[in-house]
Amino acid sequence: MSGRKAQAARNDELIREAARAVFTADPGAPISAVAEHAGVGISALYRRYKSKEDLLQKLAADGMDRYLAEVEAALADDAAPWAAFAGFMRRCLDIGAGSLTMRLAGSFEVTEDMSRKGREIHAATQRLLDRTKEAGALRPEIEVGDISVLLEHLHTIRIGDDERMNRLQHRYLALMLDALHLTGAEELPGPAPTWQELRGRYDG
Amino acid sequence: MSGRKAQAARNDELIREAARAVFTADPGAPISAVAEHAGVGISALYRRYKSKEDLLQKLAADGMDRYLAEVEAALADDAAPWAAFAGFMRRCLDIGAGSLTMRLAGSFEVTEDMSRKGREIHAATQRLLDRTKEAGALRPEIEVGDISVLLEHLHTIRIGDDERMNRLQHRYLALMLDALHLTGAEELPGPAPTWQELRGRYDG
DNA sequence: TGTAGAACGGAATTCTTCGTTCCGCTATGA
DNA sequence: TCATAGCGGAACGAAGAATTCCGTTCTACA
Repeated sequence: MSGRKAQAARNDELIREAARAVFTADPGAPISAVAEHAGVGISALYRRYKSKEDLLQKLAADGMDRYLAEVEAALADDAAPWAAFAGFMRRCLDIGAGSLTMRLAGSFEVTEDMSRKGREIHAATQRLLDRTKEAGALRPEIEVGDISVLLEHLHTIRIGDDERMNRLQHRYLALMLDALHLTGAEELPGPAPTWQELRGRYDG
Repeated sequence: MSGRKAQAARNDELIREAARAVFTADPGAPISAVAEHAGVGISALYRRYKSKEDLLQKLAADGMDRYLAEVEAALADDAAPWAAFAGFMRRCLDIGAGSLTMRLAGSFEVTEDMSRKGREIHAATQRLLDRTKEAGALRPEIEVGDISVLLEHLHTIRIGDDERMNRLQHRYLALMLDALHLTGAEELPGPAPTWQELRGRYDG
């Protein structure tokens, strides 16, 4: 497996990876930054995606798939509810799932397919939360919208190089997990964000 | 108190307030957004500030003053360490203190005066944390850098209108406070962000 | 070995956005 | 009545970004 075909296949991956990294860091980044980060020229990008919007759409759809896969993996692990949930959150942090789509909101047209996937994601996450709550391991007031918001904002922590950044994100996730695990604590102020509120940002 | 002078004085305040809100929401916002949010024209802005950089500098300096005032108020309240600390965090959230300066980092030249204030802020926050830890009310691993990062990121939660946003920010602050108050919990991963790391972002 | 063409790097082009300036207009207060 | 401070917003120019274009390189196959 070598030659131009292999190089191209490798570039496919390189570009997707770079796009994920760059747009997670800065949703408004120029497309040239993606090319640079991937170590390729701009035309390598335009050969694969019709436009920036096209790239963002595919990236967002991909992010939703990754996230859904994680939720389902967590649901499949029915031994220790809390451990499964905590592991799910940590994995989401590492693979950048659960935030990209949201942060990109507004910069591309939402397809019917994505709306459908969004509903699936919501339902699956709901199941995961319910199960964890039933095991008495999660604050009952926590809702799906909370998870979105938390993941999204953990991803916005950007200090130092990639490795340092990841460690810091895990530091604050650990803090949040401690708080989420506290079932006997005082009630939280304000209702959780609703599905409408989160989706509202797509249309704005 | 009416007439042109009064109108101008009112605009002074309107513009400062709008600038704070707009740049807290988006540090890269155009200056026209500030004018619009304040309900004034662009020239009302340029009559008061020489340039965008000038406005940002004054805003950042003002933000540092507000923050320092809050820390000192918390230190002055020496009855209940934890309540003082929690109240301090909540007030910072409401007045937008502790994050603006950081988020604006890199978009203007840092004056010697600001550096000095930065050191004061660090020292005062350190005292507040130490005191709260000594009372056994705060995780010992929490450092000044953590507070900066937490406040900064709580401010980036932007959903719904201003009032709704504020409630949600308080919801997640409450969660974080529960975690910070947990003195017996497992150790956090990764060291806290250092002063250098945070300041590093000024130099770009 | 010669050659068609896929894949690419990056300069050139075009479009957008933003900071700043400029030009009347209005209301105040002498 | 008039000079003018204060203002709204269009106009201008620079910076930056998306997209296109062209010359080059490398592969595969004759």
